[in-house]
Amino acid sequence: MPTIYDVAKLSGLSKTTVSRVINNHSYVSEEKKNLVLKAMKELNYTPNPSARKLRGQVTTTIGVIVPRIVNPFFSYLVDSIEQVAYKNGYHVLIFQSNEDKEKELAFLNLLKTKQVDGIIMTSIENDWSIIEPFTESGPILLCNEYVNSASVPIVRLDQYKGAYIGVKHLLEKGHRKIGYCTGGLFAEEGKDKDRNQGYQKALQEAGIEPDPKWIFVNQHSIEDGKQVVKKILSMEDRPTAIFTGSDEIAGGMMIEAKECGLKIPNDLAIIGFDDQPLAQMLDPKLTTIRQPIDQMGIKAMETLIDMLNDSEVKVETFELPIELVVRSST
Amino acid sequence: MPTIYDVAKLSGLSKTTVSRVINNHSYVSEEKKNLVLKAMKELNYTPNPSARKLRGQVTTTIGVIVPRIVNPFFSYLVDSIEQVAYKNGYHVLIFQSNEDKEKELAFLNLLKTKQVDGIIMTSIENDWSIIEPFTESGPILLCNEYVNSASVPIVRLDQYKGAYIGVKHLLEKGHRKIGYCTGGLFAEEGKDKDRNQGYQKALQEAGIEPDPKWIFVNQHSIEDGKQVVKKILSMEDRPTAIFTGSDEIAGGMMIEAKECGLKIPNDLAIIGFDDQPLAQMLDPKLTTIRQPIDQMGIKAMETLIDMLNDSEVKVETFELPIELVVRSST
DNA sequence: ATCATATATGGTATCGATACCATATAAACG
DNA sequence: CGTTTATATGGTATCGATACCATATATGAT
Repeated sequence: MPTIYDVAKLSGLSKTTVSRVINNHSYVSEEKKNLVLKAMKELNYTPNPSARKLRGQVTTTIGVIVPRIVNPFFSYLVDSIEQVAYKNGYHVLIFQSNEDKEKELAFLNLLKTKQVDGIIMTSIENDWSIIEPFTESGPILLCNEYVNSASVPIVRLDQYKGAYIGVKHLLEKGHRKIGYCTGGLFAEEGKDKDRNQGYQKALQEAGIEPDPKWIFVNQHSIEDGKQVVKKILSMEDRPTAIFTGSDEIAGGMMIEAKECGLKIPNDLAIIGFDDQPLAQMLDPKLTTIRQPIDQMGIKAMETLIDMLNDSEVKVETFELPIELVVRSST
Repeated sequence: MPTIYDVAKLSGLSKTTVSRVINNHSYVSEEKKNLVLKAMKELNYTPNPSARKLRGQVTTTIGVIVPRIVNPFFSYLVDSIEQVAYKNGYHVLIFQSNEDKEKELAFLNLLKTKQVDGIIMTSIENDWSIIEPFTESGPILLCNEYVNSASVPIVRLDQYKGAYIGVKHLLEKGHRKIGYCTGGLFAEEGKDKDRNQGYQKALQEAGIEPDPKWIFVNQHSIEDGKQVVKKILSMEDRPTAIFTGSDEIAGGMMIEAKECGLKIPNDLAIIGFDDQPLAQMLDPKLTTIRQPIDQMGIKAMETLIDMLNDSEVKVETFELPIELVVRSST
């Protein structure tokens, strides 16, 4: 592995000059510059990132923390972040927190040790008070998930509205018994809390009191969706429609519902959340809340780059539009 | 950010002794060891990985190259690799090559510069002759995709068998006109080549000559699947069954087929490949070839760890079982 | 008691790159 | 034409950690 010294020797110049060429500094003659470039090419030289990082340089690497990459929502989000990053010369390190506090902290530590220039968090496991100190080591940005107490830029969607328009749609379809599948009902703040409020608000406006027995907490997977349908079927008094927290839960519900001979949407109307590719492959096609994942990723990465270039980016919250996509499951 | 020097100062010992404690070297008294540990804790000290890497230490980081993380096949594969890695104290860096030769090389360069200890490649863009030199810088392992000329361990599935049993199944169902959607038909070697041979072999055994007009090359996405159905519908002489290269193509075909009033499997039988969660959510549920993604990821990471610990791992190919999952689309 | 060996600790060079200071030449100005 | 200013290049300390050598003490063997 050639080093900067080898390049210097081959080109007959000093390490310093070579370094200048690498970093595009001023005051290097065309002639010498070409000599250096030629030598670099000949040796197939790449600067050692560890050495650069150690020296306190930018790493041109940013980290993205996701709970689970197998969740399509997050893989799409990462993808769009990565596209923007690559265009701007940044590498992306993807971390799975697996919803583990320790793992999350391990990753944040990379910021402290200058392994990454900045971090985009798409989920938050630890209390903000624990995460906050890391912002001293480099920019952190929240994307998708958020906390009110956070003192960093946030790129997010209007989750309140998402739930509100979804439930509203069900009400307009004539439903009065509307169930709800959510990730966390008792969240103090953030995504789930806002969704819960949207759900409740829509019902309240229609003069309906949410029925606790139709509210299912901690639902995430396809399997969870199946279980929910089983629970519903075992009830005397059943909901006629369900608003869910993701297309996957909705998909799981559909499988089980059809298995049990329920007709969708007649016996049970279902709304998803995300508008993943899956949504149009289900039968009937899934009515869902479209989250502009791409835009969110793009905005997040662009903002992070701004933060890296100019440390004086305003701490603000960017809220992107969210919309209802009506298909055949409602 | 505290350094090893700060720890040394606080504990009243030398950097050397602190380093010994960090790396669990022999010849450190319990007493001093505790002093150091206490100081490390007090300062919330983490060794700087850049400095360690620069010094030529192990990085306890491995890289995984995937073509696209939004492809569920790869996100599941990465997930299982990551689980094993984390259990063994390794970090995983995920790279998207986006099927770009340059990007792939950029990532392989991280091996040369000792940013990662080893690399798992789940796809290959460049010629092996170009990749081969990188093996001198650290272990590389192929997982999923493969080339015959490769001189490294390979963890793969019997793709030939996968296609063979799929087509065989269609033949048993009485189909004689069997189409084929593949990624790359003209592949010199590797996954697609083997699948193609499996397809042809099954047909040949049944005395059927593959019909070129029913073979669709370069198919990958849901959208591709839709297009294939459109093409089929425009034909005078149509296939009655299609073997596809992924559940997504199959899903896309189903959407369009239903859209056009085709009944599945009666008017058109479809087989997927992968057995993703999606497969059971389609209606009718998708008959598909199950790839043991988890096992493949686990085996790959375990083997890579062996290579890292003991440089004398045999260069061999691990072939994992693949099976047909019959559902309702055939 | 003497010398070899095991245990315990510290000092310094080094990994590869860049920042900063020093210096040399060329151009610009009054 | 002398002096300032822009351009061009090199030398050396430094980032944080570890390897290696040196040294000091404790332990054991003869």
